[in-house]
Amino acid sequence: MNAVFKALSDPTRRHVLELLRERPMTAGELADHFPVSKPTMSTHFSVLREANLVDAQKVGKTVIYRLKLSVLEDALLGFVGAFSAVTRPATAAPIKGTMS
Amino acid sequence: MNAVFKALSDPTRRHVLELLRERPMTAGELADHFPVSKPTMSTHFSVLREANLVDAQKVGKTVIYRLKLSVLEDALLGFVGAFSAVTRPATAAPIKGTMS
DNA sequence: ACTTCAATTCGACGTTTAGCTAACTATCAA
DNA sequence: TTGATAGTTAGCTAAACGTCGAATTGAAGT
Repeated sequence: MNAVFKALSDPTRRHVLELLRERPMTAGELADHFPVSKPTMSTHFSVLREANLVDAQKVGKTVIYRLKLSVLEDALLGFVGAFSAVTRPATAAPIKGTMS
Repeated sequence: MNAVFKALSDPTRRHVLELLRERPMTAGELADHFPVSKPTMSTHFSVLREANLVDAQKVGKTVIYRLKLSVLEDALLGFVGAFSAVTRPATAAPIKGTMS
């Protein structure tokens, strides 16, 4: 879970997730939205992969990235949900024991 | 909002917020929960203050920290809420409509 | 005034991170 | 097989971060 928050601490990576919210996209397609080099984007992708926030599928010579929404939700809602009960929509977020 | 995610990217700071969820605490009281020096904790506090996640009130020679829950909620729910509509209870008092 | 206590600020140090270019791997088409 | 294209890896630099001990500020207590 630490990895999720670490991944979310960068604006570029959060923006990538927002783009992926609409539809899966290839690495290059994503990279075109940002004013940084492709290698830089590639390391951002790897951070997102290690946080398990996205799924990478290689198709031909491209890589398709998909958002893993449940992981995002579990982390953020699980965290904020522990603070205010207002926030939990009943079906989700079992209150987890510890986190550190 | 970037400041909020930056602040949340450190486990110590997240833990501070969790302690503050129960009740307001002084800086020293909070610091006693962690195996790091007081100056280190002080910088963590200042990051949380700048993210507007806590409020600091000086009382005598101590400083009382309080969680600002609404800021936490606005940032995290606002973000994750943009991804899945499931997650949004419309910010404040839903007057009539039973959510369904 | 002096001392003590709570907390922050100040330098300094080592680590991590975002960024780059260049080089590499892998896939597909001529 | 050669060339082009998509993406990642390698090696580097500069900035940011977390941590510390020492010094500093501010508010009692003596």
